[in-house]
Amino acid sequence: MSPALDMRKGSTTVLVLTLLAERPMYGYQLVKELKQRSGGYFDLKEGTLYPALHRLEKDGLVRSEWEETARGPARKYYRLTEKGRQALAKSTEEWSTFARKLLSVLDSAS
Amino acid sequence: MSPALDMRKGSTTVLVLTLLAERPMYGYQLVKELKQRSGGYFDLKEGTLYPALHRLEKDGLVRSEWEETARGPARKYYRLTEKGRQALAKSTEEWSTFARKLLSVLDSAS
DNA sequence: ATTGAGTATGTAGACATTCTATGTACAATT
DNA sequence: AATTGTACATAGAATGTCTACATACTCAAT
Repeated sequence: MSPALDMRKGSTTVLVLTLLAERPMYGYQLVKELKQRSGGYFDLKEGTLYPALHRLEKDGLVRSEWEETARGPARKYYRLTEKGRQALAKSTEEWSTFARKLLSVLDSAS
Repeated sequence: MSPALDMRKGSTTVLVLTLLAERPMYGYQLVKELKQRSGGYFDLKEGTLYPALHRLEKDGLVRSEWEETARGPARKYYRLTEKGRQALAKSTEEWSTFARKLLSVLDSAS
């Protein structure tokens, strides 16, 4: 597996929670939003996103609600719970720490 | 799995290559060195490190050589190959890009 | 009318990496 | 004699991601 794929493991959760902290979104929207904001870099696949969302819901970090649309398929909106908000805060801090620690080792070997 | 564990996936390779770029080291030394440099943060397990080293050798990024010791078990020293040096450069750049992209999304949702 | 692209959610199976746990073996310390 | 430290190694389970597929509706072009 390429490093580029490897390193994204585990980032899905924090990315999704971050977007949902802004406002409720549905799955397909999360994919588009993430791709657009990262200039095409983050390109979540269905097989990654939907299991991740179900996992988050099962863990109580988000809750979902179906909404009918004027046309086209119905959308399942995901909304951050209080527990999810706390998890996001913790997760963001952990990623920040990880990034700093990683860079400190990478830099130490100039 | 906790985020803290998740996010380390994939970082093992670049960390090991980074240390080996400095000088040849043996497995047990890599564990100690990494732990010490990161203030205890990175704590590689044998079940993670040794398969990773074998993988790297199989891919031609490192090569190994046994060295006897005055006392205690022999050590298998790992040395970066030219291919490994190129892989490290690429990997470092990819991790840097990843970190920047991730932060850009996390920040966009202030 | 039919095809294809876009919207929208979802599952199944394969794969890679990590973890825990265990094993071997010798040296030094208590 | 038992424990801790050094040093390498593997087996099995858990997890997350990917590719590929499935369903179903809308709209535009042929």
